[in-house]
Amino acid sequence: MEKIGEWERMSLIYELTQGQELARQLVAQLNAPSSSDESKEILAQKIEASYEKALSLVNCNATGGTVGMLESSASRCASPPSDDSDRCIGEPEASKKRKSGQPRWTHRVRVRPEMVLEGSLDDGFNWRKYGQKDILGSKYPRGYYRCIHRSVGGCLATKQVQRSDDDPTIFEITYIGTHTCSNVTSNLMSLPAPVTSDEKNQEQGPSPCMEHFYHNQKQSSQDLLVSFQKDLNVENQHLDRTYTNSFPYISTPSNVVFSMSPSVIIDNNGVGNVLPSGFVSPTTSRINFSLPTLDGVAANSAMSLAAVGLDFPFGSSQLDHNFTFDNNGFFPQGP
DNA sequence: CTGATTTGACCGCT
DNA sequence: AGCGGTCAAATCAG
Repeated sequence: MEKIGEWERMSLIYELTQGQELARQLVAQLNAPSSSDESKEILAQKIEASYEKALSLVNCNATGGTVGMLESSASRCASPPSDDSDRCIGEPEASKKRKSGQPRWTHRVRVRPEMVLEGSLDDGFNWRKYGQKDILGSKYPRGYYRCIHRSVGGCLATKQVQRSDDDPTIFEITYIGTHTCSNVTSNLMSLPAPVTSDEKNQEQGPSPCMEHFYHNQKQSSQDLLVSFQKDLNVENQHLDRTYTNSFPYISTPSNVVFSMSPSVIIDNNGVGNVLPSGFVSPTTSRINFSLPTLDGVAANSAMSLAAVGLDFPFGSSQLDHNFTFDNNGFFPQGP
């Protein structure tokens, strides 16, 4: 769908305007000898993040995202609950069939060694590994994970984690299907619930890209993030390329950078039925956003990454506490 | 002992 | 026919 929806347009304008304002602030600081290098760099990072968001918005649309994506995914993926037999527990027909009709999108995740060791990388869901397979043409095996609530809540969300051949620190995580377990997960507040096509049409909500964008947007106003980015600022000096961004899912004690970097893959083969209950329309206040903590379920994903071939032969004391996490729209909010 | 992971085998799709 | 996704028994870990 080539037409940019109102959501996207407003967001784009907002983001570009914010980038412009930040640029002005940066210029002002550059002219003010009293300002610290640190604050300048923070501003620069914010500007970069702002443009990344804007670019991601454009990319969402360019890849068939947003409105059109919602529609296509609605017709193909999000059948009404009553008709959703393949999402039910013990449904034999769904057992070994490929989920060709499921919404599917890929994130590239740069993980740094200590994040695996510390267990700080997580997307907020509880995953259980159910398989691993060597993939033709890939150096590293692909790990298969399903939502831990599959048996209890009938949640059929799965993800595949594969280490990149080119850059071993990058993992490509493909999410398949949406979580239907929001009401059975005690530690997750606003999980995206399955949305029928009708619901989507009524809500006019964002695509996953948009949803994540607004998550970023909401969080970007948080003071906590500012201080958080200060930490990042220091650590970025040790990194060749780490994108900082306003990301709502911050594991508070550790210095984790979640980002929507330009390298993000938005493999939206019909994505879009993710509509978190915590989503706030741009026409409404951008508050009501809570910072999650990922600690409760972090170890699971850490092991997930370790299981797909990430071996770090050095101690945590030598590790740099930073990594980037490219994400678009699948993450829930924590408690 | 219980729950999670591993791994070989099976099955569907291309 | 080959590949990818899933199952399920075996194994491991807490």
